[in-house]
Amino acid sequence: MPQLKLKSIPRGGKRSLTKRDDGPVTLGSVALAAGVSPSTVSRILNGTAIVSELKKKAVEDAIATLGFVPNPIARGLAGGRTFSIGVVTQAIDSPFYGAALRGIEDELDPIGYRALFVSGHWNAAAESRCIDVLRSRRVDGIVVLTGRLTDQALKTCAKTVPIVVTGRTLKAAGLVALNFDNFEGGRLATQHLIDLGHRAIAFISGDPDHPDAVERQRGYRAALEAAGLTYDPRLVIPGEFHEASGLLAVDRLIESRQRFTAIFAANDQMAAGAVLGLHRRALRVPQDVSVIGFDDLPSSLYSIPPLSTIHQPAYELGRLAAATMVRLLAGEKSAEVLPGPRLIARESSRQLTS
Amino acid sequence: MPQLKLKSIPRGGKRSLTKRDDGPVTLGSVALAAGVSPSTVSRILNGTAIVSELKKKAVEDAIATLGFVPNPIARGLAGGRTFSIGVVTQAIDSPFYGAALRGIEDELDPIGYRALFVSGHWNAAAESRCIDVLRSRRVDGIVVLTGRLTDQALKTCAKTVPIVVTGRTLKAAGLVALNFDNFEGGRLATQHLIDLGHRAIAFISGDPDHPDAVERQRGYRAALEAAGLTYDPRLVIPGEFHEASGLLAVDRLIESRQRFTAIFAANDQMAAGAVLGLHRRALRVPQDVSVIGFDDLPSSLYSIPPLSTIHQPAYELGRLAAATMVRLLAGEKSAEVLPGPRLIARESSRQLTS
DNA sequence: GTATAGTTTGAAAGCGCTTTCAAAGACTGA
DNA sequence: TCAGTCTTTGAAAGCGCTTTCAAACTATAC
Repeated sequence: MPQLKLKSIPRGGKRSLTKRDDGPVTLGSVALAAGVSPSTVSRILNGTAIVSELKKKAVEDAIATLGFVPNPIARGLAGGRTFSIGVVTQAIDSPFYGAALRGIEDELDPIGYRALFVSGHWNAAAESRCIDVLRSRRVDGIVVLTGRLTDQALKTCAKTVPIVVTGRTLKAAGLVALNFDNFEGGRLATQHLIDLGHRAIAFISGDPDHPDAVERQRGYRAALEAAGLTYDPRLVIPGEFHEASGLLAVDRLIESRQRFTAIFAANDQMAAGAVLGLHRRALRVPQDVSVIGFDDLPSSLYSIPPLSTIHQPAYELGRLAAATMVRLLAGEKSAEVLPGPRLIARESSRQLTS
Repeated sequence: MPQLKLKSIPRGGKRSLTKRDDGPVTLGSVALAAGVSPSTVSRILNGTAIVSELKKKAVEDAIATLGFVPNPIARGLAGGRTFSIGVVTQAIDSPFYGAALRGIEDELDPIGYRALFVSGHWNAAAESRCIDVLRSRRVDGIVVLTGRLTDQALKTCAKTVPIVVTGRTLKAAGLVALNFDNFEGGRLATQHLIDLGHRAIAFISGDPDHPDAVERQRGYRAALEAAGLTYDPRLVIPGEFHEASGLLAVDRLIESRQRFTAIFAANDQMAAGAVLGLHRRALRVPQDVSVIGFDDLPSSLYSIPPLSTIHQPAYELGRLAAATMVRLLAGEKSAEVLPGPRLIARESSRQLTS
């Protein structure tokens, strides 16, 4: 029957010896091969309109045989969507956020999105620049892992690009915050030590500019008070979330001659430093001092002794943040909730015997 | 008169009070403001041609007052350069490669390039897909951190996009390899143990598919033989570069009833696992067994005891790889060379006393 | 003063895709 | 059968920039 439209299909198949470029396969060549217009191909690709089964089939075949892959750059320019989402992390090599990044990547990869990681270095100005960079790259959305940006800055930003932020609780249009219960985590850690009979529990705090740090400290204090123990500021040593500061904190603690039988460090890295500090003073963990950390870094399972800690689901946090972003982009609302803090009692804490 | 082509130029100039969008400031608006053509602006931006000082000044002023920032997406489409370079890493959250990623980021950031990280998961097929993804994103170049791709695959790939690869020694057009001397590192570690009087030195190897692993093992063997010690395969336990395998290796070693006074683990993570394994068997490090690792992870400085190891300049490696890539893109040749292996003797190894 | 060789500059054609707009068909109901 | 209503489809206009090509000048030389 009338085989209309026998448009001269460029034989893509048995490409002859002529060195004619197979040149990048573009949407245009697919259209040509399938005997439809570029618009139709685009519509099928994006599902932006309904297309007859017949043409759909033809186009899909053409795509398959030509091995066409849409050019994200062109899509970005024309459509405004780049299928990439920006991630503002604080340090690309942070052991804690590393897991979150992997979670993000794992979630995004299968659906064809890419993550563009940039580091804010715990510095509001840098984070701000990061966001500008990401915006200039036309990312479809931005995930901010904690950071120092003010809530207000974030909200303003969310007006122009969807944002998912961790470590906050604010709410706004185009913005969803995912918060881990650091307070409860801090409480749990302290309670664990109290349950083991400890009464003099030192706390190595994190950077006070860091909301997580203050929450964890609040938890520490709450647990103490709930147990009828008085909160003693002299047992609280400021740290900076890295090993060196944990080590230093122990030195200061010991030099201050405060009596203590246990230490709660606001993260595992400081706990590691603290354990080393104790070791240097010939104090054994847990025989002489119990130590508990926070985060449950992968390496904490293999430290000497394996560190008791509060598990923070960094990987899941990443996945959840990414999934939430995707849902945001799709216009779906969702109030996903993170698993709560979980105590992981290992060998760095033990019953007080004395 | 035949008023040909008096295209209605959208008056962008004196935008009145009407809330007409100032819309994204584009190269076009800069041109308009400066009273020159878009081509001229582009030329100034890219330095692709010489432009009179007068216009240059006008354009620069316009750029400044309008706060114009070129759109990388459009640049990518039009010019073929996206100012982003792809990085195939193996695991975004690897403690070792993390430092390298930061190095890459630090090097690229100031010159306006972005890194697009994708994970290959130590799997040639996945790496191959990563490269496709990066190519479809039109990255200007690709940095491959070690990985499992065959040299041939890499060479082929380098024909279409500049590549910098670490952990190899091959050479080809558009491809430069940066290699760290793992052999010498392995030798150094082993020699250190020998110097301390150890004769029975076990080796926990890495994944044999991993070139670094076999080089380190070669170094181990070479040092042994140079010292007149016989290489005993029973003292070589296969590992997989993670803590758990180090732990397991120690178990196997002890159960095999082989006598040994020192362990050289092919990376710090396995060394950490090994130390824990020894600890579990009540063997003290370094009193009973000396242990040395490889990589010098940041956390190794704070392990108990602080781990002796071979320093690998991961951060510098990242910077160098990025710098090399930038130079490659600029058409400059350069044979940068990485600092050599360096022994870091800490507290996990000591003189054999017996 | 004209011809010749350089320079600087702008117009216009894309890059590969999306999206608007209107034309072409396919149905309805009268 | 014909106007009226939907639906499917293609033409064409961009998205913001780069780059080619040729026009318009400016210098230099005869």
